Amino acid sequence: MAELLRVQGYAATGIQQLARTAGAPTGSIYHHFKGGKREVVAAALRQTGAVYIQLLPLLLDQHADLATGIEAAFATAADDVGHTGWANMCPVGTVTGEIADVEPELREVAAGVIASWVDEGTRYLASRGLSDADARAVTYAVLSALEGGFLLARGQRSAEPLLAAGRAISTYVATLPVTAPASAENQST
Amino acid sequence: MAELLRVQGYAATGIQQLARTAGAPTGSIYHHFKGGKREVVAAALRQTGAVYIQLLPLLLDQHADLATGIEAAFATAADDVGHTGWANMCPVGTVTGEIADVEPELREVAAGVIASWVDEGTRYLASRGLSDADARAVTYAVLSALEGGFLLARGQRSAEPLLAAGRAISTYVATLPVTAPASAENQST
DNA sequence: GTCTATATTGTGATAGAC
DNA sequence: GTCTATCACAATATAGAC
Repeated sequence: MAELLRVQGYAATGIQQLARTAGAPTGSIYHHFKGGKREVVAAALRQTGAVYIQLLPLLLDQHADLATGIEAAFATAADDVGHTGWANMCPVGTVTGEIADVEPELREVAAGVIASWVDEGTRYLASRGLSDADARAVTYAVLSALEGGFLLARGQRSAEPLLAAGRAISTYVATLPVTAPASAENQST
Repeated sequence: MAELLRVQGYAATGIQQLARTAGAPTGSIYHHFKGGKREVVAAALRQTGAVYIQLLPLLLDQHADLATGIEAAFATAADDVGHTGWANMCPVGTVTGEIADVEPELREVAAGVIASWVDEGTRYLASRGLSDADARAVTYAVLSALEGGFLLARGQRSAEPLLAAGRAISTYVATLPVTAPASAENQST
């Protein structure tokens, strides 16, 4: 479901299409998800949230310098978007834009997922030496630039927006003070 | 139509709802827009593109320093989003996310609108003293952060993402070299 | 050109046989 | 619990009277 959602969005993805893709009849879906389409989408969003949250340390731990790590992460995202035919990378972003003012329950689910990303990102960046306030601001800036970059990249069929956004955020992060030395590899202490 | 699109998105906005809102019957719409819903949406996107492109100099000319001007523009956008009950501010962003992989013709229209924004933004920022390459990169970064900030702000019902994104881009711009003195008010030369 | 009524298709959701 | 057939409704789009 998350696969379909991130490419087609909420309204364009039907339960019957999901059933065909998954090889299960529509009745079974309604048996397991009594809330119907909304509940299926909510589950997909929550699952995506839990998966994507693990990417953060995976991408950034390998770079001693936070700023270069962030720019590299955006470059990786840009590569992925290009190699998958400019399909969206984040169902949460696609769905949020579509339903934020129309489906209150789903909006709350999406908000919860994003809030968990913000919390986790803030914690991680603080462990890399940023102040708590800076860590939270950077997390929001990264998520904004990333989701917006995905949007523009899909529309323009170009990696340029994501690369430009990555360089901007990276340069911003490089100006922030860090408490630990820049070469710190032990962000767990 | 642009009004409805930016709040509800493409799929959730029906031609009959547009007819009710506009006070005109559905038949008239199909008489003037023979391409149906797609053509109406395309016209709305193009019109929005032409209107929003005028906001750029309006917002930034009043600040002698480019970086503070950009941060102020994001703050203004954040205020607007909050005062309108977290409705989206940009139909182009909402629609692009929804149809980029599903409606090729509309995707091209949206891409054209965004491309015109990039061209105009690049020209303007170059006239404010940035190199051509920097001007283009900053324009893409601003648009990415702005669209992503709108998305997160709507989802979280908070101005925080937009403000954080604005500060990030502003700080980035402040690090770039400018050819003219920072207090230049004549960006037309 | 403007508007009404309708054709047609596809949707989410359900009832009920296995 | 799994699957088939179907209901009820809303969507886009059109035909045709004024």
